[in-house]
Amino acid sequence: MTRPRAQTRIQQKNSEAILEAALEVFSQSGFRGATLDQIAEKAGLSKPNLLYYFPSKEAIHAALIAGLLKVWLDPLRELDAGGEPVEEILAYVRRKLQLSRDFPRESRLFANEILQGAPRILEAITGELKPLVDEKSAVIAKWMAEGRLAPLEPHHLIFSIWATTQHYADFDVQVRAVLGHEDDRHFSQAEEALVILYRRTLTP
Amino acid sequence: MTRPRAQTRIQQKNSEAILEAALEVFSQSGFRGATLDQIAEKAGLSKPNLLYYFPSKEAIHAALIAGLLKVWLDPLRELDAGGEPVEEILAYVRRKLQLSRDFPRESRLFANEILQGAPRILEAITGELKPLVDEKSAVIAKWMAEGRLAPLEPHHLIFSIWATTQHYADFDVQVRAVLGHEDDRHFSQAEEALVILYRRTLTP
DNA sequence: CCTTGACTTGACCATATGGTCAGAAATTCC
DNA sequence: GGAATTTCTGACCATATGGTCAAGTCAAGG
Repeated sequence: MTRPRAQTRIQQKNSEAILEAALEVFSQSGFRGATLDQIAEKAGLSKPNLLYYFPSKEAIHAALIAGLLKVWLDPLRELDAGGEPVEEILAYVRRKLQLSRDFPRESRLFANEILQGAPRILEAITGELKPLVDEKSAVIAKWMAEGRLAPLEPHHLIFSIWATTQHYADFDVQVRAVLGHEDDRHFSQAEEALVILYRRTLTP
Repeated sequence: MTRPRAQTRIQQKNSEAILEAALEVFSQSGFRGATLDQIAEKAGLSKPNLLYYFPSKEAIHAALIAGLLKVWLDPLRELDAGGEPVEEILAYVRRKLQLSRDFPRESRLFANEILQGAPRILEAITGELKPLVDEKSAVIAKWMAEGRLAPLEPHHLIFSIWATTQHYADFDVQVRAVLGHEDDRHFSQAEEALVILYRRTLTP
């Protein structure tokens, strides 16, 4: 009877190192493009040792995706039906942009997955994301019906928020190349622009 | 002296079939994820025969990318400094959305490339895209200075247009899953929503 | 110190993959 | 029809890759 004892410090440390390395590699190359050797090297472990902590490449990827979904949905969950409509939407935009700035690799991991047809997370999307979006869309539609927001199809409004904010993580290379920036200063410019854009669009 | 004679019908037909198949595969799996066997099968050719027409996997990808850039930049080129500002921008939005609807694979090929750090097209971006964006941004800034457009940092305006329109191609799976659509009807809804969004944002 | 169990690794395997090559089949040209 | 040229293919190769395994190392408890 090997009952699972609490994670040892070594387990904790190495699992973290693996997931950190895997995030780096998967987000840059996609699932098929990533190799265990790359991940192992970045994690500072041997390949067999990787496979001591995770049973397969799939499992590493699955662990990352699982941890990702919650973080990715939370900003929308926080949209408060009781708040002031325009400010609630703007706060959501800011939270999403924040994620792009602070967790660009997670954003790209997600983008890679969707781009490739979402084979590993389609059920999570229809099972979790869709209901949440429908719920919040109803809230937004109500605000619009009450005249507290200018009318705009709520689903497409949400899509546009996802698109404009995630763009700064997913297309980071392009954004930097076009702006000619090295640093992250464009994020505050982006926030300013997006806040103006959505305020004008949504103020009744 | 084998001087290159004009392409035969067979060459024409097979090269096209290969590029068509490669577009399908590269756009779905990225460069590293795609395999010559997949491309060969989709093109209805044997792998050695593929390599009779193109010297390497790289070359096939390069041929696709080269053909892509022009199509991708043209809609922005058409932005006319002599036109009516708001309508010019809206026409640009419509053209970009049109591309997402009609050439989603090309959009995803591009997205894959950028996501993975744009190793094969970064120079094209800084060499062609950036100057074009800077030029058109100047036009837009001028319109804003003249009071013919509401002010908004032009580069970020353009980013937002790219993001919102390409989203419908790149994140197609997610869009469909959230909306629950099978068909393409959401494209006309998207156009309506984006036109409203940018009209409100930009009308002085 | 020594046993126990967690941790680590070199060597290895089967398969996939990009690419080559000699020659066969088709096509074109005279 | 037959030579010349283009098109095509089976067999093959070197390397990369996900994964296994037996045996080793190491840390902690007794």
